[in-house]
Amino acid sequence: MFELYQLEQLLAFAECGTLSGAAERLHLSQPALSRSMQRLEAELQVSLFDRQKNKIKFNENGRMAAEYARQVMEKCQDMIGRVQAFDRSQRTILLGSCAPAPLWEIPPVLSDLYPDRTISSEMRENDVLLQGLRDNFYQLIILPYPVEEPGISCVKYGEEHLYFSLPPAHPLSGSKELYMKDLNGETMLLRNRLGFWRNVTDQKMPDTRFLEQEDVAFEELVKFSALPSFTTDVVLHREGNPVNRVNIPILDDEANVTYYCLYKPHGLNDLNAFLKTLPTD
Amino acid sequence: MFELYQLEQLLAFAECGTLSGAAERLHLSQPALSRSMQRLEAELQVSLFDRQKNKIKFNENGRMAAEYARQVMEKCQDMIGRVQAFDRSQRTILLGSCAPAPLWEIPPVLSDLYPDRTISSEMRENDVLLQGLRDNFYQLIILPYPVEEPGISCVKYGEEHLYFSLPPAHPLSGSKELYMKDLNGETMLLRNRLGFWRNVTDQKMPDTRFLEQEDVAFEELVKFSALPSFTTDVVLHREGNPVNRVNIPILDDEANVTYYCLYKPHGLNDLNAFLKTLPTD
DNA sequence: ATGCCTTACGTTATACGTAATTATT
DNA sequence: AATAATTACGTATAACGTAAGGCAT
Repeated sequence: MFELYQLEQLLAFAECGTLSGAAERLHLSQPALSRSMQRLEAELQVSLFDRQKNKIKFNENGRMAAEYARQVMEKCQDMIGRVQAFDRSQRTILLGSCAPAPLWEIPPVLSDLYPDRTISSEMRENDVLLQGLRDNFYQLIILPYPVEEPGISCVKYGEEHLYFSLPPAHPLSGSKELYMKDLNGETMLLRNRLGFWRNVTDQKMPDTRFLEQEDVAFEELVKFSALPSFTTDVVLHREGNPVNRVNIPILDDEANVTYYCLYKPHGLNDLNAFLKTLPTD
Repeated sequence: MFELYQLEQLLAFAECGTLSGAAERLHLSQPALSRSMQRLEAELQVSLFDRQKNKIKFNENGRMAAEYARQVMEKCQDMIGRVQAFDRSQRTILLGSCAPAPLWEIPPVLSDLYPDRTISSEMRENDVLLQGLRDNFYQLIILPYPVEEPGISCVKYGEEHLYFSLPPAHPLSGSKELYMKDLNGETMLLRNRLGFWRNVTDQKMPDTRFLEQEDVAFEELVKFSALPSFTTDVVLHREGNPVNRVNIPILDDEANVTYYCLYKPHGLNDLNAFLKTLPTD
């Protein structure tokens, strides 16, 4: 049987058109390549080149062989990529989430439960997350809605409820509850990296001017500006109630989400220890 | 990059389950195989085996890698087969036929028309012929029925009609025409290597005892025995009418065939010169 | 004990580089 | 002359075999 290095050499020749050029690209001497191709021909029992005294080019067999060589090399590269990805997925847990809150809570739990694994996490669009789970890129994703799909399990993770965070001087600060449209058109402060929440605000409050801020700047501005902003029950529980702010529940359905935890039950990762930590309702 | 011999070794281990067994199958020493697999793991940067002190078996990575290795090797074998077939098809014409008669007539014509090519021919089952044509193993095949298939052309080649060849003393020797069932149950002489005709006789005359004979012996026996046998118009035209025999046409549809010539019009062989020699109806 | 895997070490096979040769532009 | 391919010959890399050691059944 021929060897892969010979197929690589064949492909180098296919691209260069001369043995000397291909040899240079391969960091190989010209005679070595010449002999290697002769061996390949002998191995295949087929001539691959038209040879004149100081000229060499593919014949039809050679062109065909090069095309197959390309496919074989591609398959080998695919093999390397997939086996390595598979190996990684066995020793790491990659968490994808549609929103920031789960990323505050889940990675510490996972690190605790799976101390011998690397825990990584990132925020992405819902559809990217779902496809990534299908492809075994993620081992665990959090979506703001349930998904029924063969091979994928879906359990409730938790809830998050959006509030307006208003300065006491705001005309609506005395409200018991509000709809998002009630503040549409005003200028609001917004954390950046809000995940899917950003889609909700854009959709329900299209006329609002959002001033996006980094986390630290956001907290400072909330403290010292009179601009309305958002908060959630999870944020309030985590960071406490900021001074000089009134938190008013938002009634829109989109502002009150249930997160779902999606994973492949037949994946190699045993996520049961983590799943047991979830609420059972 | 790893090499193909390592994938072969991986597959041998996959089948044997032990390094020593695989090494023996590969005609290789056990330590050599052990190191080779270590190199493969290092190359892939992934562990493929669970190792205990004197036990080794695949881990999940290994099983996956073996599956990909199988696919790669398969693709390489496919490459070899196709390149060799392509090479052959450029310098030879391989004719496959369902019956002997076309093999008497066609090869001389091809040799005449294509003096610089090697003409080979063989007789095979209909389905083998058709698959071989699809795979570019054959450049030209003869079947006893037409085939409509994309990429394959089909033109009428000729006809052949089966006769009973009876000794004058046979009770049915005065018949004008017969059906195959009329002689079912008797003992008959048969040439061997009849191709698809053998299927016809077995199917239509299941109770007949056929004494298969080599060509030479067959002709002798026809001359000197009183056993009925078969002949065809092509045979009669080729060999003349044997003495002391009466030839009676057989009326069954299966006994009167039209041969069709199948080939790939886009193949590299220019078979037009041959096709022009065929009848135009 | 016997079987199986690994490590160590010396050997061999084979792919490689250098040099020489020939032919083409 | 310069470029390109092949052949010849010596070299070096790397896979191999043998030997030795450890562990399990």
